[in-house]
Amino acid sequence: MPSSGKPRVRFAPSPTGYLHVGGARTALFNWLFARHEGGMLLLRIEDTDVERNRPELVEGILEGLRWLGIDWDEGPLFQSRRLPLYREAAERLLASGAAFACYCKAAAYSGADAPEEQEGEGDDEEPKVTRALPCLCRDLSDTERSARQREGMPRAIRFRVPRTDRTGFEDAVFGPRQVENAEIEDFVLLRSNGLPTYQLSVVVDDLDMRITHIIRGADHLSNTPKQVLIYQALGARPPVFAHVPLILGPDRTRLSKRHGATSVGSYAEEGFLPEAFRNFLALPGWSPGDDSEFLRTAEIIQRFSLSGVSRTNAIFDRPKLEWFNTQYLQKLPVEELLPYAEAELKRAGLWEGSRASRDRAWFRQAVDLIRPRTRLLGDFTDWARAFFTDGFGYDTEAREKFWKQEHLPAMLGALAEALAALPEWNHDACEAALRGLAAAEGVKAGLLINATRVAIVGRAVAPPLFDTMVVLGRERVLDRLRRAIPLLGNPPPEG
RNA sequence: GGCGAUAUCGUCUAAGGGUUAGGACGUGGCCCUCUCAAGGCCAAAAUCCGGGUUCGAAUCCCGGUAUCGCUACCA
Repeated sequence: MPSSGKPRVRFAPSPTGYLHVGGARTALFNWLFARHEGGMLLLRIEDTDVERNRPELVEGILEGLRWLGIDWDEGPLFQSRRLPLYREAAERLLASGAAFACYCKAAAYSGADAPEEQEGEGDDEEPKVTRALPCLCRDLSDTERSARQREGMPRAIRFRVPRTDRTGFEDAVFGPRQVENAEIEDFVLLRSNGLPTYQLSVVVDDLDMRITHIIRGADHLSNTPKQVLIYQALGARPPVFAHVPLILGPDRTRLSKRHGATSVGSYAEEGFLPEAFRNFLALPGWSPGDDSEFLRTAEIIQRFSLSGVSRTNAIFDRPKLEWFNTQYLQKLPVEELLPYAEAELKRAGLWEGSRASRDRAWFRQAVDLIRPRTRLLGDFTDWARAFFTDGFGYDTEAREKFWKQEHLPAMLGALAEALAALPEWNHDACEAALRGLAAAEGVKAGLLINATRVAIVGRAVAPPLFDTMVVLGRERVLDRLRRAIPLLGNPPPEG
């Protein structure tokens, strides 16, 4: 089969939950590989498990991918709409003798830590057989088989795994792998309800979609020999496998709801920047080979390679994610940040009618001033609220800490006058006015500065005062000073 | 239980026979300072254990242990 030489990879989530961190990382690696190589990324929805499948979750997964900036070139393709393909493949394997019909009762899975054996306690109530015993249907004679078929017994199709030899493949991350065929059970290809199992559908689709590299979680490593067996039985050459290590929770167990936020959607809501999240997500399990960590997406794409993928599971490191976010919040060109800040303000209802919405240059200036101390996007509407609206309150702790001095009302009144009289409104003029007043009153400038800050933005946590004054503008500063004076020294209202 | 993979500071990782085992997050301290951040400097912090090969092992080999994965008519 002639190939164009350009790799084709796929991300194949099953809609049994939201897009979680692990899946997102797998998707990201596929995407990075495809973009690095100039190849194609396909999106395939593996929805063959009617029991657990929830179609309404598909849109959420796509949304998560879009938020992450992971775009795909083909799909989404749904396995549930390709059922005849799998049946046909199963029939073909049956006909060639590579598979056999199995009439056994389907054994329900009893959970990962179901008791394996009983302790010989003497109770011989129906022993739970959880171990897959070798299936006798494998050796059914033709007459036995047709008898069962005549009876209309439900039938599954199992792969006839060779009893001898070994099956091997080369993993781009884990290296050469060999497994004794005797260790592999006669696994099911087609369930008695006619739906394919993962092992079958994944091979049929990867073949049909001409996938060249299968990049997926290392939890699939152990099952890969089964798939190699299917490829061989179908007369096909397996693609390149590249298994990537798993991301675990802080307790070293697989990441799950138990660990709090694990869906990428929750990180979007929390106010993480997609690119920061991407940068963070690229690093566990992959390294560019040197010490660089702050890597913009274009650079990650340029440097990504399967040879940089590690073989050890990594623990999800939330503090580092936050660090990445603060880095992006600070280092990105302001212009890139504006759309995010705007969306945030809209979300908080602070955008309409605001100066930010009318005056782009001012908005840029404000965002640039605020961003060094933002950690999440929500900070633009949280502590920085006063930059975008007059409707803000005064932080209780800030009042208690900085509004204690009894002469403050008089001094701030005097400050307002001095500021009003300034011929020009700029950083140095404001500073000179305030420091001059402090000197005249015989108080430390810091006292006035901190009190003024609380008065004009309601918070102790804010950018440097004189920069803040410039951005707010004289009118607002004076209004807010005058508004705050009556409140000074009064205890903050309870509740 | 069986089979497999993996093992470097608390976390993510670099070093792939010779380095004072490097960087980053986090932690502590100092500087800057107008609050809070950011930034700068400094510090504590690791080669899972035991054998072997070698002049020399984090690195190669063997054993143990731990962790994770698979062992489903889940994916």
